[in-house]
Amino acid sequence: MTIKVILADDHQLFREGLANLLADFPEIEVIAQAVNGKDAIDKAKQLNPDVVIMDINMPDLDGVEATAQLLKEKPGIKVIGLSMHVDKPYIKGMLEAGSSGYLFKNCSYDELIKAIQTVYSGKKYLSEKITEILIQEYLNKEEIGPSTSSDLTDRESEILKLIAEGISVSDISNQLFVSIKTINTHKQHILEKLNLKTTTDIVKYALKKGIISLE
Amino acid sequence: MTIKVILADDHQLFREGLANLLADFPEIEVIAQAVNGKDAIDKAKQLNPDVVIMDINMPDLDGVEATAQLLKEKPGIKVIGLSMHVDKPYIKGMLEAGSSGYLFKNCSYDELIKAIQTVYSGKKYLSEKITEILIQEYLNKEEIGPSTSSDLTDRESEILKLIAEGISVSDISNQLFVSIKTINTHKQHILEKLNLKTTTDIVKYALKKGIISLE
DNA sequence: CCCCAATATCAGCGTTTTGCTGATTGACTC
DNA sequence: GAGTCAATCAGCAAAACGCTGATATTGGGG
Repeated sequence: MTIKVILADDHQLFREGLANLLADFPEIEVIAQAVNGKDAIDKAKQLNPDVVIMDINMPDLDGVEATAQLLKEKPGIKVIGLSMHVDKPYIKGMLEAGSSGYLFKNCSYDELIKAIQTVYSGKKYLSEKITEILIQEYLNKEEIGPSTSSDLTDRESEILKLIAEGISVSDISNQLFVSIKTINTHKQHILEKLNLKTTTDIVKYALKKGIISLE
Repeated sequence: MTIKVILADDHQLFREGLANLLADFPEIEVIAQAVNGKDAIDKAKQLNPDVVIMDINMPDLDGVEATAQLLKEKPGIKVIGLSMHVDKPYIKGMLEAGSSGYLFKNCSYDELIKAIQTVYSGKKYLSEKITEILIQEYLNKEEIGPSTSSDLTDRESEILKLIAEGISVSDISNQLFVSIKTINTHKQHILEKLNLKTTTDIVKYALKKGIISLE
């Protein structure tokens, strides 16, 4: 009884490498490879794999959307998300979409095998780092008093996004019908809370967190 | 007689997959793996490989810088650059640094093998796409009249990078021992040439082109 | 019910950065 | 040697930044 796996990643070299690694493990069989989210959905619907290993950053249809659409039609399939960095919004997105696991690309081969086996048995598998992040988030929400939480208010998040998009402070103030001074204060609070120094840092932060994207 | 190869990439899963792929090929032996540019230089100096497969986007020391430093000390080593997307500045940087080849991560296993063998024999190897780009660039340079080229001068590129890294104009002027006014003028020229409007745009441009990276 | 803490709003004031125009010097080209 | 380009600097007004402090509103907990 082998575990049937589909690999979805837009980089052929990565896919081939992974497939080759998994080929050494008789319990796991890679039945197909997909080059983007759309392809992954098509092949999964057709081939009924047990597990789909889904890269997050893919052209055409990203991993989060693909996972959501796939699980809507085939809720029995287990999906493991794979990404390069710690992107909270992506992680949250994948978990909300119903993925059974999440790993980083700098995890080990052994961890990947373990993750596949774990989700196949119906359990969830998260990498160490993700678990830490979830705990952190959980604790932050429970914390009382002057917490060390770096969470922004709704308004601050809104302004963070606008700043990161490159809109000037005065334009933001016009857009939101408040004074320039107000936007400035919010911006300062954002910088403090996130431990940043410059507007440039805000842009990079937003990109890292997936709040905005290039192009 | 095997070809000794060092793999440098910050993602363990990718490295392991690639190593496993190459292990199937008796003529090639992966003698070490490196997790960043610094690591790659250290291991290459120590182990004297024939070929280094160098990812471009790495923490600590990126592939371009690592290649330049490595080849300064060990000019006999062949370096193959590996990147995800078509980033002209990276490609140019790697070629200037003296790399013997350049591939994309969505190339095939066969192409990688061919590239390793080719550079080992002392020749250059570029993927199809890169070749096309080089031809394109070559043709553009031959164009007469008001060319559409938006190339920056060396000084402008230098300042572009510093700005994108988040260094303030006055700090840059101190760092380069010129007046604030000068940096300002350069910045304006950069904005004009690249058809951008704000500092934020510069950061995004630099990220898109791979001149800087997050984290 | 009142107070506290958090949030969102705005002001003052000095420094820094932008935006725009223009000027000088050196280097390389034709 | 005239022309172009790169790199350097200046002036000046408008905008943005950095820091401190103030006011209004809201939503619990004592």
